[in-house]
Amino acid sequence: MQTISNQKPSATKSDSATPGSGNSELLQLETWLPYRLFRISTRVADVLNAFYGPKYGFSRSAWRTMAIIANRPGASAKEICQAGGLDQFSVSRAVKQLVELGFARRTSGRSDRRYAAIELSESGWAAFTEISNVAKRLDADLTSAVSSEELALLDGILARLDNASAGILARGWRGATEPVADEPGAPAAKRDA
Amino acid sequence: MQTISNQKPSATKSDSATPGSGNSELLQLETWLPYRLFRISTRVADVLNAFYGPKYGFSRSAWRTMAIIANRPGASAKEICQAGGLDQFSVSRAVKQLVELGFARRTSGRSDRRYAAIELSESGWAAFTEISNVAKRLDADLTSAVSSEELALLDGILARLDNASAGILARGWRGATEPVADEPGAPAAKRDA
DNA sequence: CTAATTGTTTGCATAGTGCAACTATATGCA
DNA sequence: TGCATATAGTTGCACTATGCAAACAATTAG
Repeated sequence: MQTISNQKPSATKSDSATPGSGNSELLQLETWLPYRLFRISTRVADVLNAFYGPKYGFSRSAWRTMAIIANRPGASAKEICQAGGLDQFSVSRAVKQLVELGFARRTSGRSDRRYAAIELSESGWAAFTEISNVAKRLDADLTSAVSSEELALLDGILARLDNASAGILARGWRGATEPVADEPGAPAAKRDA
Repeated sequence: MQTISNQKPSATKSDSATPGSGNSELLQLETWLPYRLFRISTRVADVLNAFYGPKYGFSRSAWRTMAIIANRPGASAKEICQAGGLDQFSVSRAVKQLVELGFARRTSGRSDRRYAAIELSESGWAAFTEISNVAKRLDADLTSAVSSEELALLDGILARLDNASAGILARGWRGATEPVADEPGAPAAKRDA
């Protein structure tokens, strides 16, 4: 590999501006926590997608949807949205895809017929089981890098980070650092350090 | 909110297949580590995107590219690819976007004129600084949910998970659980528990 | 009965992605 | 020198994904 440049910002040639502006340290993407989490998760998700994508022909949204309805058979589209962090359009299209491929079906035989009530078919369960096994193996592969004590620690830390991230999302980029009302679905966690 | 269904899989009505197939436990998306990491990271990234997107008019790839060249002024497109986990097309288009918006420039005055040598302009540094500050605040917001000891622990754990995920990516979904040769750019880490 | 509300779908415009083909530069070698 | 080959980067094109408005269907309120 041929390294072209490895200058520090301060060594930038004069017509390129320097950070300056009262900014003590440059942000480094590689050490920014959300980016680190992103890298790990997308690598694994990409590998899983490389399995189910070609084999079953559905999208990431469809896989997420499938995984959600596997745990909540008969869920409505709205419930899937909430559980999976997907918007209603994605869910609608994902369900459509799964139904067309024969992995899911809609049964609207309830009192309120606005709701969809989606569940997996035989082949849907088969596909889910197979993808799950790969997912579990990847997870085991990933977590084999850390001890079980660390994993337990990580579990607690992630629960709180998840909670904090929900707060950040709710407040938006303007948001001051204020506690936010409990979000539904997230495990209760104290922000106390 | 009107809850329609909350059945457990085992209570599924009879024409819907049950997991069965020698599968001891259903995979739960919410507890699958890569998904948990994904949720946290995308929430924060979405919020940051909601800041720089409308304000500066560039994409996520462009922001990543900007952050990378801020730390490596004069980097070539190829270096940006490697550092940011982006493919060459994304980088090419991201750089184009940044140049068109006046945030970066290409200077190919080196010995090897195939390389691009990209750096931020004055306004590029200004934008980067401003976005960085928001990013740092979000990070601080996020990490305020855990103690500094836990954060240090997390740092080490993530370093190893990052390493493991690189191995998973390299091996693909077929990959057995074998150690993989050192990847460039990742901090050295032992897989020992 | 009508209006408002809720759950879901769909069409359309836009944005992002992957791939092949292309330009330009550099290198190896006869 | 001349020509094949390799490398860096760009661009066109097809395809996929996403966001939004609008439509549609079922329910509830007045």
